[in-house]
Amino acid sequence: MSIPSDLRSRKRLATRQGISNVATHLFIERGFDHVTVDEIAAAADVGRMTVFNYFPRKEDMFFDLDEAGREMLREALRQRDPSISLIETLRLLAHRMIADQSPYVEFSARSQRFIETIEKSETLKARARAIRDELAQVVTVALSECVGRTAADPDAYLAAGLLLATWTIAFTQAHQTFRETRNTKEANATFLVVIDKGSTGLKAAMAGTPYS
Amino acid sequence: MSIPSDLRSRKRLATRQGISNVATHLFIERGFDHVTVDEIAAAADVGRMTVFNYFPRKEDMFFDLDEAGREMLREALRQRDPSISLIETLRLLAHRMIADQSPYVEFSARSQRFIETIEKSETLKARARAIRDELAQVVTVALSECVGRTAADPDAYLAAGLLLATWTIAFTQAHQTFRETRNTKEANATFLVVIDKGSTGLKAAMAGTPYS
DNA sequence: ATCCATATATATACTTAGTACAAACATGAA
DNA sequence: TTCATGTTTGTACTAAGTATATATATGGAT
Repeated sequence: MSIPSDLRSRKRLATRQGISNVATHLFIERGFDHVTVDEIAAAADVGRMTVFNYFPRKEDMFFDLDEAGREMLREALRQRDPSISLIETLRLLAHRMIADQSPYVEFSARSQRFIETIEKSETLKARARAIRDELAQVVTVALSECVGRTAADPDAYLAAGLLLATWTIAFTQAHQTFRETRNTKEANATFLVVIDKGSTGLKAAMAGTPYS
Repeated sequence: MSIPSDLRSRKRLATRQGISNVATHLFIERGFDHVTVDEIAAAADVGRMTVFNYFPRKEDMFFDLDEAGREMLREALRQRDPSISLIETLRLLAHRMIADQSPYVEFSARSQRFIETIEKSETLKARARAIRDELAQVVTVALSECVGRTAADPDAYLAAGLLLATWTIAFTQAHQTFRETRNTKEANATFLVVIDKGSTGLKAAMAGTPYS
């Protein structure tokens, strides 16, 4: 997160950010499938190969927060208060993210355009699903570690799967609320209501396991 | 499911099946990404364009049961006994599918190769996720209809999401059991154990809604 | 049987994402 | 200044998928 000192790294980061910004802007403007990599390269004033150098796949320019999100989740679970249950820890994380206006749970006109751009493209939807599955993996491993079990603990799989499903639905519902009301506060409320409802259910569902 | 009478339809079906069989065989043999559409066309003794005529995407040759699976689910929910709860209905469906040796819940050396082929290819994994999401949509709509609510019922979304997550994990766990034991009966048992455990949890999670 | 409308199959030519490789260029340290 | 290394870019390629036109087979008509 800190800005690196040497020129090389700063330039590198600037180039990367430049490409990502230009690309994301074009994708939102005209739709992912109607923008070619050549156009992005031209608009970012960079060679075509430079684009692929930073972003192996076209989709990666759009989902650039990706790895940062996984790391955030891992950190939250690593630094948790052991006296609070895991599902409760993640419920509280959701509340904190809303309070802190985390970009991962933003419900605004801007994020609305972002989501709509995804919905209009099969490729972007596919990548979004892949990211979700990767998150489920991260949560599975993190949960297993938290209770000191092997990484292949079946209960952890189930807990993580149900957790991710809950978050996804909370996210979707909150966006629908925003679409209907154009009101960020209401959307935030919807998000937390679904998270709370889901968490209560999950505690019941995982009763008898260390995750509850 | 019935074989159509006129020659045209029969030929059509035969061509389609031929392409799908040849392609699936090649994919399993050499890996999805190491087989080109040209090779498939040559092996199936048809023109390249004929392949794309039947299967818009390369992946579709591999996932050919796709729509039939959605229809089966819809039917099961449509013809349910209204005195039995929805989650319970689906739990019983799982048990019946295992008893009937449905190809959708097969755990054998053959299905093992099928799954491994998917795991080795990002493209196939992406399509598998898409199919899962489409199933979640089908279940959401079907659940909503069963309790006579609008299609956008938030509880139905949550129930369907949790249900699909449970089934996915049951499927994955059962396959892992098969990989370890090479024993179909044990894998079947694992599948049903996870389904039962998940269903019990889901009933608790959805308590207070019509889906429980 | 012959002929025609329609369905199916295929050829050609194209666009675009992504890869392999090599050459040009910039940076920072000696 | 000079050199090793990191970064950028050009060229050439593969393969999926699309558009369009053409050839061929089918089933029903006379």
